[in-house]
Amino acid sequence: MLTHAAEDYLKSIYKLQEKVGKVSTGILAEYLNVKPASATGMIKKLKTMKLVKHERYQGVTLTDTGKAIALEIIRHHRLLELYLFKALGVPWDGVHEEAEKLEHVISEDVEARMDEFLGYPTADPHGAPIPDKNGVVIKRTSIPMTDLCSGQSCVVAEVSDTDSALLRHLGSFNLYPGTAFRVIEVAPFEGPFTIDIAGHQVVIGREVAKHIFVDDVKE
Amino acid sequence: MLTHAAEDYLKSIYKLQEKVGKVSTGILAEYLNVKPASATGMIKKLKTMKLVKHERYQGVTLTDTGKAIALEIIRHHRLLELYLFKALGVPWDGVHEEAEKLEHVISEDVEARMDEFLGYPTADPHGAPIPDKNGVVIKRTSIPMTDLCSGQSCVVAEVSDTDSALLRHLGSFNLYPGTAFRVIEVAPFEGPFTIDIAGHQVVIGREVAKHIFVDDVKE
DNA sequence: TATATAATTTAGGTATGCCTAAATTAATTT
DNA sequence: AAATTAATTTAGGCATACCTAAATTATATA
Repeated sequence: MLTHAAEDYLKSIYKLQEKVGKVSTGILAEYLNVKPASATGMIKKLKTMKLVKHERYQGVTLTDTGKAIALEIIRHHRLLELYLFKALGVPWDGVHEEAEKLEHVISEDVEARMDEFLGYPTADPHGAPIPDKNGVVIKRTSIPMTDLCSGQSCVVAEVSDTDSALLRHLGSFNLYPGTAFRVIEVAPFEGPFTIDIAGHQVVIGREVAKHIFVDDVKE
Repeated sequence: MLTHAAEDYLKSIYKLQEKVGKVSTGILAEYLNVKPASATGMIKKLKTMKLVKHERYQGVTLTDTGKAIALEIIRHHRLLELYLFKALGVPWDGVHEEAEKLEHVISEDVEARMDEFLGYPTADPHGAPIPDKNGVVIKRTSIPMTDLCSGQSCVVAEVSDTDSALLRHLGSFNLYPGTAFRVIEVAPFEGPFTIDIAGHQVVIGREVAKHIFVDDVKE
């Protein structure tokens, strides 16, 4: 069986692969709040287990086995987040941290029961897709909010789940996945967005907008 | 913060103190499936943290702080067992193992939410008392089933939770906490018990009976 | 009381996973 | 192309928590 640390590495490699493409030792270390030397060590270990491919100075890639494990952990994490949110009423800015600990110890049996309770959901409380039991992920087509122009209408698809202060902030505006809004104005020179949510006018800073992904609503 | 291993030691010391009085290094090691030398090492560590009192060759005792932590972990464990059983339908012979992993990572917040969901219960699915938030445990007055004589009526109060084959066996007879039965016959020479449960006649071996605790029903 | 047995502790070793500092390799600048 | 800078790896160390084997201390028996 894998250690918690090894599982975290696989999960992080998967996520970084999605986000930035090539995963260097340095990027990985930074993401995990660990020194590059420590990442090198774990990468070597994962390589002997045939969970990653790695050539010196060329970055890491997951093998099929490694990817399957990464997706399994991500599934644990996101199902747990949704379960904590829906079944126990944990506020959405707290579920990430909680799930981070539980994802390594939850059994497949308990997970299956939560999945059933939730009605086999496909997205967590932040809108991130939940891989199914076979590791199949539904691809999102969302665009970053920063790509929007004045007048465009859209629906929140996903928000970054790691910063709980940000989540509380978004929650106060009702900016949950599924919420529709329209861009009233985009201030020039990388300025903030003024948007309309259910008749209320709200200003969203550019830094915040970077963490919001939306589905464009045609006409 | 304490390591999982340290928490397990404190919990085990508390349970053994209840069951056998004095807790020797050897008894503790055996209970934790660890060699005595390893127990010595951890005891020393817990002593420097002022969580246990210990004199060489004289056994271990919990300090007030140590006892409070032990009760907190036990509370986590038993609330989790009941939650898994009631909210997710995990069979009672599986909840112990599951809770054993979760008890070290569950937050006070999530625990409080489970507690509320369950209506502030006082016993887990095996009948063991759940300490309250302040570490107060309701003392049981149950007697071992092996103390019963022919003709006595009683109600199951608690059964040992560690052996899942035993629990499946008891479950097949409906021998859950709260179930009433009457002793029809006690076979001589340490023989089995024949009992009546809701009109059905069932034979319970002596070894099994040792793991069942009952409340005597007067009259 | 002396000796044998049992319990406990010490000593030394393993593996994980982190660290810092130094060495190496790659990439960028001039 | 040479030199500087940045990224990565190696080397050596620390803490946890386990192990076995040997030494010590306590207890029971003759």
